[in-house]
Formats: sequence, C-alpha cells, structure tokens
Amino acid sequence: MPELPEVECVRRSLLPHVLGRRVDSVRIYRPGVCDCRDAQGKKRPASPARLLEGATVESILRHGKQLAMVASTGGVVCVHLGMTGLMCVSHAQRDATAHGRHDHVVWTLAGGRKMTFHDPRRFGGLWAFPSQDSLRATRWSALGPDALTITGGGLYEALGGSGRAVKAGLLDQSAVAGVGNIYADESLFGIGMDPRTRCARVRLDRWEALAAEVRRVLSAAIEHGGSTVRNYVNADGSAGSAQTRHAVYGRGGLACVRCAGTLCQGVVGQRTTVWCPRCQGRG
DNA sequence: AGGATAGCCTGCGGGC
DNA sequence: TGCCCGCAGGCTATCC
Repeated sequence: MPELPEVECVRRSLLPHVLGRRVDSVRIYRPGVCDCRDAQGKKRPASPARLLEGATVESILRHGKQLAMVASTGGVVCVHLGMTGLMCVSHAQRDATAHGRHDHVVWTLAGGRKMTFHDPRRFGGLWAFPSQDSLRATRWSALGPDALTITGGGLYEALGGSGRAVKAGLLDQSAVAGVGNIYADESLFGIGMDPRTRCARVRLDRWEALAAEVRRVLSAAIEHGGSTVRNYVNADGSAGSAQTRHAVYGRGGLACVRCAGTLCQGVVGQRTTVWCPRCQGRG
C-alpha cells in the first residue's frame, strides 16, 4: 500500500533509468487506467503520444502519493499507485515481449529497457496532461501541502474546525498529502495521541507535535526503503524494510512496544486502526 | 457543506 | 483439498 515513503522510493529508483531518456514507444494494454486531458481539460482517448511517446523524460515530481513524469515537450503523466500499483523497470534482455495480466501500460525507453505500470487492483491509474500547469491547476490543486513539509499551522488551518477524528483528518489528502493508514497510526502513536480525538479539540501545540512526528516517521520510512506489507517493491524490484519498525500498524492484540500492554484494534474514520489505550491518551 | 457511506477491484488467508 | 467468504484500502461519487 504505497503511501508517501513508498512513492518517494519509487521516484528515486526510477530516476536513473528514465531521466534524460527518450521514450521510443508506448503500449497501452488497458486504456481504462488512463485519463488523458487536453489543454482545455477535456477528456481525450488514451494514446501513446499523450503518454509521452517520442518525448524525453526531464524530471519526476512527487506530491503526496502521486508522481508526475515531466517530458521535454512539456507533457506530463501523473502516476497514482493506489493500493497495489507498481512502476517497474526491467532490462531489455529479460521478457522483451511478454507482459503480465496486470501490466496496463509499458513504455519502451531508448536503449531497450521497459518501464511497466502494473496494478492488479486498479485503484491506481495514469493521468496525462499537456503541461505541468494543467496538472497543478486541476488534479494537484485538490491536494494539501506535501506531508514531508507539513507544519502544525498547516494542520490546524485545514482541520482545526473539524468534528472528525484526528485519524480521519490525517487521511484527508486535501488537508495533508501523502499520509495513509500505516503512517497515520504510527504518527499518532509516536506522540501519544488517541486516534479518535476530535480535530476541533486538538490544541495548536499538539498539531505542531503531530506535524513534526508525521515528518519524522515518513523520513525514517524513506530511509528504510518504504514498507513492504503486501506487494510493494520499487522500480528495481527491491522490497523495503520499514515494516519491521512499525510500532502499531498490523499489531492489533499484540504487546505495545512502549508499555507492553495490549494494543487495541478498531475502526476509526472508516479504516482499521491500531493504538495503545495506555500510551495514547485523548488530545 | 461537511461528513459518512458505497463502490471500485483482485489476491489472499481462514474456516469449513 | 477446495471453495467461499471476508478483508485489505486510496479515492471518487453519492447520499444524508
């Protein structure tokens, strides 16, 4: 389940393979995963040209959990991995023609390497825009500040008046972009905040502590290559190891790493949530 | 209008 | 052993 750290690791592992490299051809096996827009924002049929065929990739951006490959032509392909999406680069000599059932789009890069968007669950997808501006003006304008740079003031501004649980607030991508179920639970445990606490009851100094913890938890996870809980691997096919450091996620009913009490598991903000009833007091 | 809910989709693990 | 069901969950559309 790629959240910000996994997506950032995918970005970094893609860079050496694609930067400055021309896209020789694009095969679209499942057009339904592609949403292509023109300069007027009108939806257009998915085509190799809109997915950067003939262009050279100049940079890969990330905001929250989304990537964007920016080409020399100005064209942009935004990649969202959803739950099970992968961007993998394979070497030319290996399976040059074969593609798996869930390989939806394959880019052949100059030199012969292939980059594949693979997503069994299809919660992810690709969004093509004619320019970076159109991406930012439409799709990315709905996102809050990137979670790696989130501040207490930013959280307070976006969520301070909300009656929702703080866990639900952290998962709201329009408030802060990049936090998912794993790192929401880990961050709340880190500062000892009950995930069911209503946002409106959180004081500014606690928002500051939470923002700092979100940044710390995400940065640490990036350093460990992200969390491989199900199928996540980076562009080179390498798994992460951050899952071995999870204090609460996936540990409901087990002993708290801090107090050795039993961790609670329940549903908060429509998501499975794990927390320590002793270490995480309200507010 | 904010917040809760349903639905999308497949793989996997538990239970029978 | 094999089948069925439930669960995993990011995000959008829809309902309340």
